[in-house]
Parts: sequence; C-alpha cells; structure tokens
Amino acid sequence: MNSSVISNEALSIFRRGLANFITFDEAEWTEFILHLSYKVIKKKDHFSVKDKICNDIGFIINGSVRYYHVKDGTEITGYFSFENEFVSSYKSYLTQQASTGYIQALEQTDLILISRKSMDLMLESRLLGYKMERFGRLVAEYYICCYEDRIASFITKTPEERYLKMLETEPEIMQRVPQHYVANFLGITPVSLSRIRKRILIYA
Amino acid sequence: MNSSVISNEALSIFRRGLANFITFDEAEWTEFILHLSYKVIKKKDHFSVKDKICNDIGFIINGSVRYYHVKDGTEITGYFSFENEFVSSYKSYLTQQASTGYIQALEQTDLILISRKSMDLMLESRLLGYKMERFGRLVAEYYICCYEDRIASFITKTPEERYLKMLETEPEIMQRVPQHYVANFLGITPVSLSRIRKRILIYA
DNA sequence: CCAAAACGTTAACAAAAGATAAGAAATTAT
DNA sequence: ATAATTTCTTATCTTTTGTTAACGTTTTGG
Repeated sequence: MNSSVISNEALSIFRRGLANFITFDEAEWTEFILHLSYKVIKKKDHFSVKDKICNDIGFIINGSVRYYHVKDGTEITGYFSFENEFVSSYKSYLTQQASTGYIQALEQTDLILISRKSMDLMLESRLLGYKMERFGRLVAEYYICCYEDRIASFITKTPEERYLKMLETEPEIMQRVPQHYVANFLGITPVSLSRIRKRILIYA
Repeated sequence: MNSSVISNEALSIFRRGLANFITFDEAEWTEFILHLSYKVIKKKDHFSVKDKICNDIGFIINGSVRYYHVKDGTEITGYFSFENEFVSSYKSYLTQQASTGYIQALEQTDLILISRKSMDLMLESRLLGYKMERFGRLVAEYYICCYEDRIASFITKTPEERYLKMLETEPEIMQRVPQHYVANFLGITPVSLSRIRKRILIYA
C-alpha cells in the first residue's frame, strides 16, 4: 500500500477522528496504517459513481462531498459530508453491489481511504481483527443513530420545520453548500426552500 | 436469567433467524441462550416508551409492532416490525438515552429479548465476545442498508411513488397494518393516502 | 478579463397535500 | 348482539409545494 505518502499531519487528524470509536496502541497503529491510502479528489470529480461498486470508505481530512441521485435526468442531492467525517456509498461498500447514486467533491477534497479489501484483511488479522470488528460495529451504530433521526424528521416534521432544525443543529451546511442542494436534502425543491426562507424572514 | 422458559420451538426460530448474521457452535449456543429472556406483549401494550431508556433488543417470534412518535397530541407511525425481525428503540438502546418515541404491539407479540446488560456481558465474554462484536456489526450494517434505502425514497420519490414501491417490495404491510399507519409511514396523512389509492385505482 | 455557467429569487399557474368534518363500514369490546 | 370505537372514504376549503420561466447576481473557467 502507499501509506508512505500519507503525511503525519493527516494521519494524526485521522487518529484523533477515529478516537471517537476506537483507540490503537502503537503496534496496532503501525499495522493499521499499512492498510490506508491517500487520495485527493478535485472539485466536481467523483468519489463513487452509479452502477459501480464503491470499494472504499473515506475519511475526509479536508474538503467536502455531496451524495446525489439522478432522477429523470436531474440530480437530487441527499446528503453531505465534511472534514472529520466518513464518506462512502455505504450500502454498496457493504453489500458489494452497484451503487445507486453518486458521491462528488464539492471542493478539492483530501481523503484517507480504507479499501474493502484492506478492511477484510484487517478483520481476519490476528492483531487487528477483534478491534476492527468493534470499530465496524461502532461506526455502523453511530450512523444508525444519525439515520434514525433523519427518518424521524421526514415522518414528523414539515419541510419548514426540517429547515429550522437544520439551521439549529448543523448551520454550517448553509454556509458551505449551494442552497438548491440543501433544498433536496430537506426533501423539497429549490424554489420551495426559497419561499420558506422568505416566509421565515418576515417573522424574524 | 429465565432462558428455561423459552420453548425449543422459539429458540429454533431464533437460531434460524440469527443465521442470516452469524452461526453458533453448540458450546457457544449453550452460553448464548443463557442471556436470553422471553416476553409476551399484549395487543396495544408497549415494548418501549418515550422518555425511558429502551434496554432490550427483541426478536419477534410471533406478532408485530409499530413505532410511533407523538406530535401535537397525535400519534405518527414511522415503522413496523414483523416475525423474524428485530425490534428496538435502537438509538436509545445504543446510546442509553431516553427514547423519543414509542413501540407498541399491533397484536399479541411474542419476543426473545437480549438486554443491553446481557449484550455487554457477552461482548466481554471470552467465548462469545468476538462473535458478538461481529454479530452487532452485521446487524447494524444490515439496518444501515435499510435506512439508506428509506432515506433515498424520501429524497427522490413522491408519496405516490413511495406507496407503489411499498406495494411492490413489502405488500404484506398493507395486509397487516391499518391504512392510516401506513400513510404516516409514507410521510403523508391518511386522507392523502386514500386519495392516492383512488387515483391509482382509476388507472388500474 | 470576459463569456459562460451556476445560483437565488420571484411570479403565475397547476397539482398535490393538509385540515376539518361528516358519514359509512368494519372491527372490537362488553 | 349491540354499542362503542376504529377505520376508511369523501367533500370542501386552505395551504403548501411543484413546475416552468424569467431575471438579476454571483461564481467559474478559459
């Protein structure tokens, strides 16, 4: 692998981010980083593409991405990931089936990658196996919590309420992402979000 | 624990259901079932309640449940689980924080329970630990795939399309669940679902 | 630096969904 | 068995959203 090209700074950012889930001793870390690689994606280039298997989990050192689907020829953005977050077409990575959507860099994005092959090797590894099982479990459980909230918001909230909640809990999204992508993310059209914003302004 | 009261039939159903994720040898199974308990919930009784921590994962041997939130005094049903599926206020179970919703039996429901305490013990166990880490990972990953599809359907589909998709992929829901619950599940009101059904009938 | 593309707002109209209420049908409970 | 409750449909009206298009502004790329 090409771990040699990963800067110490990037590795240390990654290690800190991982600490939310798992910590490694030095021997483990040394073996672990042998399985990593580094990638820089230019703005608008894709991390993952429809109809292809997504073979990596990325960890964003710098930059941001959007997930989108194409329906009737138009792109519909479903989600974003920023620094210190993971990025993957998770279902495709897990099931090794073709992805149904795209992941595209919103700006130049630097990533540390764990390939599916590396992950499988680590899961079988004497030294790392146990810890990687746990790591995988904790990451998956973390995303389950996020997804649960997101689904609940679609069920129980109006688009306007979802927008207000988003301003409250993740206001940085509005700063970093074009508004029409945010509209899709909220499950509405860009025109509709513009109207909602106007409505709210009047009472603010 | 009270594994003694679990019928062999229920245990064997459970073991078959688990086989989608993990298989146990006899020694493991013997230890594993010591951590299980059995519960029968009467129709309309609750498996999990808002503002309380959900301390169990259930596996449905018989029956069905619905998940719902209460908003402005009205119940909004977000999901269902049936035989051979797990049931839990998953985020609450994982984070050990109060649940934000309810889980209620739609009919008399028989469950095998794994308490959070038992799960933690098994995760620490010499014999079972490794396997339970993997089990937890695979179950969480499975639900991530489900949730990803569900979120995508909210982003990319109209209510009518979601309804048609549901008829296609999980038609049994319409058979077993009151229609106004299904409406909530689709993110719309019962009146709206009734109209959609009428619209579709005309062209069918 | 300039042309092209992308972005956000607004308007006008159509379509869909929400709210409320009423009534029929089915289910449940006593 | 029948009274009560739940469920589904339908109607009316209001609100919201979708659609399309136009316009000005900003950003991007060559």
